[in-house]
Amino acid sequence: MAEDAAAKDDKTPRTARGERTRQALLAAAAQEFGEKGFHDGSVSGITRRAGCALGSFYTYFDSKDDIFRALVADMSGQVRDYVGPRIADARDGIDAERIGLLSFLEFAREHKEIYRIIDEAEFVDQAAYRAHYENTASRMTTRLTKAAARGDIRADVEEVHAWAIMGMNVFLGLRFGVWDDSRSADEIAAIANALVERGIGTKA
Amino acid sequence: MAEDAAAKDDKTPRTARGERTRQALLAAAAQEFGEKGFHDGSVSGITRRAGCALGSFYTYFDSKDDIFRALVADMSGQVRDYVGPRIADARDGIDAERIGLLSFLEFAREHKEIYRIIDEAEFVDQAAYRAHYENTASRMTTRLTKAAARGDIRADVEEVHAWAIMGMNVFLGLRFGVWDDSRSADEIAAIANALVERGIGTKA
DNA sequence: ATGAAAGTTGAACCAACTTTCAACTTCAAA
DNA sequence: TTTGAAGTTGAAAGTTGGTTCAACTTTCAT
Repeated sequence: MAEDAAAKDDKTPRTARGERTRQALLAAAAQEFGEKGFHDGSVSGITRRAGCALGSFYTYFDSKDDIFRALVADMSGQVRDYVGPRIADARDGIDAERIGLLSFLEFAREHKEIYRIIDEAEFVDQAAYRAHYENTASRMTTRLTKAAARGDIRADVEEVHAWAIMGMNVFLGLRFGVWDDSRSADEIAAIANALVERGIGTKA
Repeated sequence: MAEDAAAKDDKTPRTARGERTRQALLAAAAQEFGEKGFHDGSVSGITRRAGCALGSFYTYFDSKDDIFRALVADMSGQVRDYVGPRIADARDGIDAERIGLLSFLEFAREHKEIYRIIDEAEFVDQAAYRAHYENTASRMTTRLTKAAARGDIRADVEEVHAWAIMGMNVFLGLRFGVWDDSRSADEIAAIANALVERGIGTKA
């Protein structure tokens, strides 16, 4: 007895068809919540977009909250996986942050729904919301600290700088990524990076 | 005829008693929405806190949305009125931004509900949400431009810098004001301001 | 003092959603 | 070909909470 509590009513798809439906639901949910937000979005709106019946939704997700949680985790991971590799081939610690913002801007322009989803997590799933930003900030702090060790950046960098830069990035992404993408992402990233560079850079 | 459409069913209190009830409702709404968010907060929760009957709510507000809108405008104004005067007695343009952040941190610590209210406006009343940040950014841009004219700040400051600094402030307020206020506000403001100073300052 | 306007009350109405369920279909292994 | 587990379906049950309304009380100018 005492099968995993999780296994009791496991919603994992067992077949390819099931997996397809689950993915369709997830994609539809990103659209639905991105357009209408969590509360105005409806499960029936999701299944309509996904092209399946209302009941099928509950084959794969326990509730509306459940799919939203899955979505937040998914989007959070997508950003990380998009930005992470690009940062890798930066010239130095400062350049890494420029590329970080640049690629985040690109991502936001491609996935304008990301703000509505992550931001609404503040109300639907606080824990996921905090986790997203705390993870992002902590990755940045690590990056900055290593860069400081290499001498790219002032020695006293810490968490506060990471939150400051992350906040910058988030707001620039909203203003110049989602709301209005008429200016080049490179330009925005360059301006912000200049601010960062002369702030925490060692040279000059 | 054609009385002001607004006058048709004017909800403005005519007596002192009415004004008192309206204020009680507004204060109660700040509490209710601050604690539970817009959707989980209820009109009956508001009237319970305000100590009046459900029906009285509709004497002063058209709907749940309506009082929320009033609240966003109110909070937005409160921040402006708290921060504005303090900035006035800054030594220079850079110091003004330090004081801006410092006083915003203080305000956030006193009114932790502000984030839940302003942030949820993104979903309840987009226009008010954008207005809040666009107004804040535009005030900052004006301030920076004037400081640049005085030579306190690099001549090429523009909107992008304002959004960057505002984003910084908002995230630092969330992390070091609302979520955890164990570090001194002065310290946080000083660290962030050092980042700003060497970024856009003219001296050094 | 008095009556009309302003304010108060809370039960009841109602629309909108989430979630359930029992019948039905698909698919692949035996 | 058979079998049953996995997946699908959509009507309907159940819940929640915003909004209305008609009776009642308070206020205040005359």
